[in-house]
Amino acid sequence: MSQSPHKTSYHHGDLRQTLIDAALGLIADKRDASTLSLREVARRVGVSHAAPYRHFADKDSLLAAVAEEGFHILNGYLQGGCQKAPADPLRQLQGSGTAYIQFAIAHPSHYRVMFGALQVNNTAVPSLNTAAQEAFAVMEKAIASGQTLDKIKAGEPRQLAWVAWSLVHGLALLLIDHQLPITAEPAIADLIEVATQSLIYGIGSAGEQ
Amino acid sequence: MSQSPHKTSYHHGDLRQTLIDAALGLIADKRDASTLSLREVARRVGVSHAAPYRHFADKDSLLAAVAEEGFHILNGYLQGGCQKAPADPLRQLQGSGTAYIQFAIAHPSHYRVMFGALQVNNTAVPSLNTAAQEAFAVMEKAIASGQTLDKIKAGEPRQLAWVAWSLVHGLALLLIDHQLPITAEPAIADLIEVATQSLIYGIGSAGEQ
DNA sequence: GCAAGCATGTTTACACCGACAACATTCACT
DNA sequence: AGTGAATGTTGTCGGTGTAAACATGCTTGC
Repeated sequence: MSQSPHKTSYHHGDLRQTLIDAALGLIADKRDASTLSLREVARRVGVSHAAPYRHFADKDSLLAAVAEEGFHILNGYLQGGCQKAPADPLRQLQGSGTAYIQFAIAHPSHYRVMFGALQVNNTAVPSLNTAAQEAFAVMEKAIASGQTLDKIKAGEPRQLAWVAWSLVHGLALLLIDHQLPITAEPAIADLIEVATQSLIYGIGSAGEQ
Repeated sequence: MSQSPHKTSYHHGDLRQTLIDAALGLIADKRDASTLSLREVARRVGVSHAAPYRHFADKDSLLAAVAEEGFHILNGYLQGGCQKAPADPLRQLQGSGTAYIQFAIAHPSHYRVMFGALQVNNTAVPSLNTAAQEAFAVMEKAIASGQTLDKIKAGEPRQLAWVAWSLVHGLALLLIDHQLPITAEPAIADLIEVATQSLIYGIGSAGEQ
């Protein structure tokens, strides 16, 4: 799958992206990013164990590329979740929260690399860092605009965004690690609904002391 | 530290616990549980690389012991956080949530092993599983008793407990992985306060639709 | 059109790791 | 005292990350 058109043996054509895809496939197979082996990735692609080093400085570098790809996909989800309700910032917040968790469920391998095992040092990879901050900014902006409409309680928007992030991050991890004893699709959707609903109640201006 | 009284060389005295402590120390040093090496643990303890296998079936088994120890400590925190406000279930919930995060901050190495990298297969280790469920039951009970007093909105208490767990779990992970750009102790305490406060507003019966 | 240089892939090598087996030492119990 | 069980050691094997030396094929200037 996703093989380059011409496989004239020696040169691969698009080894870099193929390695990223293979890494994702292997993480998905074993549901664990920490035991991923670079040699195994090379083996699956059908290339020598040192070939990846022509495209990535080391193993972490490959995983960083996976994480960056994940952040771009996540940004798409967040934008989509926001735009479902352009008028209401509370609904925007709920929509982006739901979209966040749906991304994690749809792309668990990406999510595990982004946050799960390796905790890729994002300060070391600038493009990764900006991609992550871009995702975070979506939530923060929804909160800030909700505050100007007096629909979200006062306070540092950054701080409230951290609270929102904590909730969706925690739920996403618990779900993709199968640490909650539910698997039925409707039950999961219901849980996400309750969680994001509780979030906008908890963050909303009604709860201001 | 925690060396056995008699160090007559060959037999160690209490190698099992010493290995657990050394593993925790190494994880704390490198802030990463996934790169922990069993041989490195043995080296730090001053014992041969195969000695740990007399006390643990494999590497995962050692980490499971670390996780189990962590759950027992966590239970102590949760009990303490609950008992600060025996009357008010909402305060109990907030107290246990705060205690949960404080545990993670005080014992990040334990927390990382419990939830972070390895996702120790708790179904494979029964004692680990019961210890985890015991911790979860504290939150669930506070929610259920809050519902009977009509202070927490209707719904499956288990589901609401998952929401609460998601929030504190997510915030705990973000904090110990230093993924939030705050380090000052008061700022952290304030964030925890806002988060748990938002939780009980979001879960509380006032937010019922 | 072709040779030089560069990008990309391979082979070989080394240190480290998890895990097992065979052996050594000490403890506990009779 | 002596014997078996518990505990620790040494040696080994296959697997891994990564670096160096080498091979191959693309590409670009003449």
